[in-house]
Amino acid sequence: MAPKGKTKAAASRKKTPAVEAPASAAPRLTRKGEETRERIVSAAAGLIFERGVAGTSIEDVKDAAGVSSSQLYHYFADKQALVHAVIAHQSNAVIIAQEPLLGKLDSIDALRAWRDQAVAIEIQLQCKGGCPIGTLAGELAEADPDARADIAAGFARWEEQIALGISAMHDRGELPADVDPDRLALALLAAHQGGLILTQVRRDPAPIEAALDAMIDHVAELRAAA
Amino acid sequence: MAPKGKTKAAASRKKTPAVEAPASAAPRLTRKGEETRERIVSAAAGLIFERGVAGTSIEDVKDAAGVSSSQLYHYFADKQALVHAVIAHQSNAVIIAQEPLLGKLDSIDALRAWRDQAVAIEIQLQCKGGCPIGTLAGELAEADPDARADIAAGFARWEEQIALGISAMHDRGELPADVDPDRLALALLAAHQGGLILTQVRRDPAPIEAALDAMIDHVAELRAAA
DNA sequence: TCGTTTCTGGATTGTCAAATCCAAAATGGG
DNA sequence: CCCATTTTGGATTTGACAATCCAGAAACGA
Repeated sequence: MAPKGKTKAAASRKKTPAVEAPASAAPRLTRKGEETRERIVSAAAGLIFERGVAGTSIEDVKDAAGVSSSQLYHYFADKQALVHAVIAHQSNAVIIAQEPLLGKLDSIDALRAWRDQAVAIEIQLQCKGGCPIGTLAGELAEADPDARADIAAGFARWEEQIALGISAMHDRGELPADVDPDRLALALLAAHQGGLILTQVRRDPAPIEAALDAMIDHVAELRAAA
Repeated sequence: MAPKGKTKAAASRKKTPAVEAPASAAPRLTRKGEETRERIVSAAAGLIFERGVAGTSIEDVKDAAGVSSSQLYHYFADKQALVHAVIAHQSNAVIIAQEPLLGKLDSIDALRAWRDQAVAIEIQLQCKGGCPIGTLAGELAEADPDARADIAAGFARWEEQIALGISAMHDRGELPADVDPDRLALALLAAHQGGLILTQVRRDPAPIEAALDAMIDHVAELRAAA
């Protein structure tokens, strides 16, 4: 009934490659081209964050980035390709936004500070927008298989960062030997995501606070039991 | 255009009204009309579940439900109105799908059974689709304020059902007096949602398992400490 | 039964956004 | 400095899809 932690030795730390390079053809870009491309992706990311993929037209992106049709289609085959670029962009942005805490979640205090940061961000955004990748997930997971895979990769990188700290605690013997650090990290990420969705729809920071507090309390309890 | 009738149920356990009745004008429906309307909503809900709102055209819905344009627009003012009906429909469906467990989560065993059910459902769906309301949240929260409110109401009903069981445990003295049952219920719902999103993008039941297991373990620890 | 309301068929319209195209300007390597 | 390559402008095409309209059939209440 109680499928408790699996004793799956936290062997080597797996490495997820930072998705950024377009695997296919290489239309080498000039410095100027690079800038234009980046401007387009940034504008698209911003608009999509506040209006969703379906709610932002190519024309909106063109206007916001100050580029013409031919420019946009010079850098991206179609809207889908642009969306893929936005996924990669936001996957990086999410990680960066949590620095320098994210990679060092190896104590209860660090986890609490991380929680506080997440809550502060939501309050600053007035609980609007939700998670930059989480919302993309909801919108694209079933509509675009490639996008789903990219988003999964983005989450994997995030999860990995969290697992870094939890594993450190585990290695130090601060957590019971039979708890799986990766699994615990996954649960923390899930609590974060779920809390974020609920605060987004409720426009209220309480859910993410409650979710992260509960999950971190759980980690603290495990630590006390070690 | 003024939906009135606020019933102040100020009892200890707040009651969220089951959103179903169209608040505005009442174009009374015949038995046949009721059936047609229901057929449209069901078809739309199914398509939206597997393809998203943006990925589902009115024509798709017409074909799936076997109705004509005039039928569809006879029952719904526009696509947005249909989507609102789908939100109400799915809010009910989600609750029903978790019966008879959902309202009686007043023990660790009950919580574990609920977790097992959630996992079983995901496996059966091959981890596709995610949460019927959660995905709508991601897609509509920023695009449609009214939809956001409706989705929040759907989540509120869900949360309330969970809180019923947790509060029962609390009232029985099985949980420490200083824990807030509603807050704990919120955390459980968040874990469920977050786990579901990750399960959906990864096409892997592990996240929802890890998230719910961790959160339920937390409840068990609180119970042991009471 | 009759008259009113509700329900249905299906062609049509209008809008908007994605994507294409033809050149023209800038850029950079050799 | 020259030429291939990259970058840009912007009008245009194409297509999809939401929404409307005009009847006409069925159901309902009295």
